Amino acid sequence: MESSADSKRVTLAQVAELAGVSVMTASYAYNRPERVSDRARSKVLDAAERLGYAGPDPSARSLRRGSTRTLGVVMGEHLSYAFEDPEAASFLAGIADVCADRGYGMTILPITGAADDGRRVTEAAVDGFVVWTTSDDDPVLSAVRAVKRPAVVHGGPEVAGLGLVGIDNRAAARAVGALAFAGAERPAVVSFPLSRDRISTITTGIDPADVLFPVTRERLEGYRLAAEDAGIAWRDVTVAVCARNDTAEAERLTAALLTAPEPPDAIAAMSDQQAAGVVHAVRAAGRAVPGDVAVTGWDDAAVAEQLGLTTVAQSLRDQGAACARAALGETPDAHAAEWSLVPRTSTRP
Amino acid sequence: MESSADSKRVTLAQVAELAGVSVMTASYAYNRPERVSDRARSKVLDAAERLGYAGPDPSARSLRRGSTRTLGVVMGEHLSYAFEDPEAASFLAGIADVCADRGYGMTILPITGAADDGRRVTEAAVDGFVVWTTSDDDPVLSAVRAVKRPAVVHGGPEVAGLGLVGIDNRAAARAVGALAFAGAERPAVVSFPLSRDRISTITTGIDPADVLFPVTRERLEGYRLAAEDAGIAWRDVTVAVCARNDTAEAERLTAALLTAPEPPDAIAAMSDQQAAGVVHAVRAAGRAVPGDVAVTGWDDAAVAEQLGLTTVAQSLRDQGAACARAALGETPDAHAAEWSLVPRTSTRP
DNA sequence: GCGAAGCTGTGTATCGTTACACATATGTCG
DNA sequence: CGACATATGTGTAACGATACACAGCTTCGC
Repeated sequence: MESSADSKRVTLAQVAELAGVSVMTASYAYNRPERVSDRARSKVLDAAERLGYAGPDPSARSLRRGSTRTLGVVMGEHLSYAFEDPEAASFLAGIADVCADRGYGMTILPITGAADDGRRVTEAAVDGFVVWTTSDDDPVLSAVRAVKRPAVVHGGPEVAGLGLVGIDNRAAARAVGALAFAGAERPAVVSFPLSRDRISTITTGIDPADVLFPVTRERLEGYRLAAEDAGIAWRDVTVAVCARNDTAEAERLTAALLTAPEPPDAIAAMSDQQAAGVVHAVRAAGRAVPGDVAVTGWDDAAVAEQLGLTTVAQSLRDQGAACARAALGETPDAHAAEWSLVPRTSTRP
Repeated sequence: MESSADSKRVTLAQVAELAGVSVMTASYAYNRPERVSDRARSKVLDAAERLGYAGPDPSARSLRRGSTRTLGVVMGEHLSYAFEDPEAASFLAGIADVCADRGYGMTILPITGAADDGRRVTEAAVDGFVVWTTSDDDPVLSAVRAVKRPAVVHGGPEVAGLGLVGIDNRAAARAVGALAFAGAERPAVVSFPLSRDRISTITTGIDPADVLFPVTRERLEGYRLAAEDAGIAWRDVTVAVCARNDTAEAERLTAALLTAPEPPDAIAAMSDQQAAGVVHAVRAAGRAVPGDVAVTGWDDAAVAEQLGLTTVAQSLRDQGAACARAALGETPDAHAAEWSLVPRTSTRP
């Protein structure tokens, strides 16, 4: 109890002194126990106990070792919604699995869309980054590239020097779109936001190439191909853009779509959450799925099975894990993930 | 381009040298731009650009500054489920809000239930901790206390030296239990796990005091009081223990409850997810809510409104934020959060 | 015209730890 | 019994950055 009164941080040197050994012996007692005798180790541990030493300081250790044993995760301006979006949550869970297994921490970076986001990336004490799908022009991407640490982007965009993990969204959209639009005359699409301002609108004639979010862009392109495959001109396809990936928002916009003089008879959404909103709106309007309106979702979430949604299955959890492994340098940093079509009862046979 | 070829980390000293200024001027250029002349700052920034300097090293900075500007979050053995539990997700979102606002990072610690969890806490480069509800005997708690940094526990247990944020679970359970059990003859409870082994069972006569998870314990105590208030002996109340906070699990156990010779006519759950499972099971058994079985949930999640669940409203998001503020030392570290009763149609009027 | 006050720039010490190389003691083997 | 491997302990020098205190120079009021 002697010198434990001063509230300043206790250092390894003080522990070593009290234990009557050198600093290195004390350090080894923590980091390579087999390197010191049992007797010395217990002297050190006793002294540490007496002084209330909390163990080697993590910052000092990281500095000296050159590694923080922590992975950074960038969720885009999304941050506070990230935890509410089930797909994002699965993705995070996949990263968490890998980090937990390797003993790595997982730092979620406080990105808010403000100007100092770049600083937040630069200042993060992490060994590598995983970036959740964002827009082509997201300034955070250049910040991530600038720090020159291993980094992997999920979904896109593709950035020179950074890894990329994701599925072939265009091919998957074309495939699920084929089921959605089969036999339809007036297909529609319920889409994620097209630009960073994230506004909800209903339009036609969008050029997918103009869309800044690569995942959304590729899916729109796939839906366009699917429409054309079904003999329908893309300019005749209505696109309802949802500000958020959200059941309520999709329901609201679908209700609006259905009031049109020639309402859609097939709606391809970009997530199962959205598709659930679409189904609710269709039914609320007194129409049947798929009789009056065929509906497709994306992700094969729990709600898809409940509602019998035809959807695209992909494991965001596996993809999160793949991103983490790549950002840790364990695997190559480019990775095409698997997807598959899950036909259910929300589309016509 | 001269010396940028070597792949070793570029240091501030090298930047300063190339810029022809002192190291401190270079440091100020990054940290206190107003402290140096524009000319000097741009010389430094140019030199940094040329050398590919990624900015001051975060570990070195943390060491020198004595602060990491990062908050640690401990989710218990829960980790990989944490992101799938909507309540936990709201809580995390609340922490994220505060961290983002303050420019703090948020490190999720890789706790797995294994023996080295304590080390993970000790080695985390964070300024403070927020601990998500855990059991009285969770060894992580002593590790958190041992590091002597500000820490707040959400829900419980109460640990000397650590802050505590949460609602009065016992009072809330007694209140919502009163609605659930009003006029009932054979009430039942659908509960969270009672011990760390997390097994699903159906039993009676549990002594709430034996339960290791404080939140679960207090809610059970509240339900017991509610049952006794309604003139029913606690030993007659069946308790279905769910291994996980999960709709499917609650549905499965409720289905089992309903096959009993004298099935329950009122079921109080511990979350809206569970209550949703209860409602599904009741309806699947061809019985009515609340006519045949009254049901209550907890948390006032979106599903509660959809199903008309009587529930306890609390904002996990606000509580997460409160924990973060306390762990950052901005507010006192004990905090009784608000809750309120939300009567809906799943209980008898 | 002169002291006070502000603006910029600089050296040095230090944050707490671990890598490395070396010193000493102990054990092993022909 | 000498040589050589194996265990254990130690001192010193980084790791990369920032706090602090001070020095030179400009500006300003009176």
